[in-house]
Amino acid sequence: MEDEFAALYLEHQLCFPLYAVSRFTTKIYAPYLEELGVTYPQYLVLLVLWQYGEQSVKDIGQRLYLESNTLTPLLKRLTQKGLVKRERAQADERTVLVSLTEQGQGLREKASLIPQRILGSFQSGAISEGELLAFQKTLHKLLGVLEEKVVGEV
Amino acid sequence: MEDEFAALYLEHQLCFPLYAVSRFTTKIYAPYLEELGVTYPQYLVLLVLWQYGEQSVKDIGQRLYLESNTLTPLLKRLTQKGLVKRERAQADERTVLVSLTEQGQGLREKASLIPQRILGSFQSGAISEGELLAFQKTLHKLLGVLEEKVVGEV
DNA sequence: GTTAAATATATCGCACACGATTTAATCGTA
DNA sequence: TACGATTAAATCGTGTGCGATATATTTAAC
Repeated sequence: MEDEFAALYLEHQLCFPLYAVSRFTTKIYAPYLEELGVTYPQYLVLLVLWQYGEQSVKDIGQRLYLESNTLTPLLKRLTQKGLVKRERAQADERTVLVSLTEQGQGLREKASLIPQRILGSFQSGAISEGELLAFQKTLHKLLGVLEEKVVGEV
Repeated sequence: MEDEFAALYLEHQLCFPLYAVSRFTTKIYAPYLEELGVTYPQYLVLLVLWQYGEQSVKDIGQRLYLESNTLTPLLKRLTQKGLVKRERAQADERTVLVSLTEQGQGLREKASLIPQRILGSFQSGAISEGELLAFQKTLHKLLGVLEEKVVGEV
C-alpha cells in the first residue's frame, strides 16, 4: 500500500512539530513573563540588552533575526512600560540607540530565576538530559544552516 | 568568574533557537507556498484536510493546537480562495464542518512535491541524516510533553 | 561641492496567535 | 420538561512577524 501522499502526513512533517513546540514554549513562559510584565518577544529584547548593553535597533535585530518593522513598535511598548530608553545617536542620526532604564536593569534579577524553572517543563521521564542536550546541539546547528539560507551571508 | 546571569545568555537558551528556527522554516516554505497561493498556517489546515477529509473546526484545532479564534478567520480566507467549503452540521448546528473543494483537493498533487524540496534546505554537511532523524524524534517527544503541560490532558 | 547610492528607522497592510468574552445550540438533571 | 451547565464557533482587542514602501541621514562618486 504505497501512498503517494505519505510525505504530506502531519506526523511525517518536521516543520509542524517545530511550529507547535515553539508556540507551546511561548505559552510555558507566559506565567513567568506576566510577573515581569512583558511578552515573550519583549523578553528576548531584554535578554540581548542585559547581555550586551546599549545597542542600536539594528544590533538587536541581527541578534534576534528581527527587523525594524517588528522592533520599532515593540521597543515603543517597552519604552511605554519604562523598561527601555530610545535615543538617536549623536554621531549618526539615522541610528537609534536602545538602552535599559534602571527599572529595566532591575528586572534582570527576577528574570534570572526563570530559565531553571522553564527547564523543568522540558524535562520528563521520556527525555533524558543527554537527549535534550543533543537536541539543543542540533538545534543550534540547524539555526546556523537556516540562517545562512534565509538571512543570506552578505 | 562565575556569572549569576549566565542562564540568561541568548546562546544558553533553548527557547530562542526554537523560536528562530521555527520562523526561518516558515520563510523557507514561503516560495513554495506562494505557488499554491496559501500561507503557512493555511497550508497546515490543508494538510489535515487532505489527510483526514471533512471535519469540524474543533477537529482541525485539536490536530494543529489552534482554536476557533485563529481558525475561523483563516478558514474564511481559504473559503474566499475557493479551496474549502464550510457548512453547519445537520446533526448539531453548533458544529461547522470544513471540507475541500475540488480545487482544494487538486492542490494536493502540487503540494506532494514540497516536503522533499524542503528537506534539502535542512540537510547540510554539518548535520548528518541520522542526527536529523534523532532530532525529529526528540522533537516529537517534546511535543508530547509540552502538549500535556499546555493543553492539559482531560 | 553636488548628487546618486546606501543605510537605519519608521510606517503600512495583512495574517496570524491568543486571552477573554459572546452567541447559539445541545445536554443533563431535577 | 424546564432550565442551568456545557459545548462549538464567532467576535474582539492586543501584540507580533513580515513584505513592501517611505523618510531621513550619511557616504561615495564625480
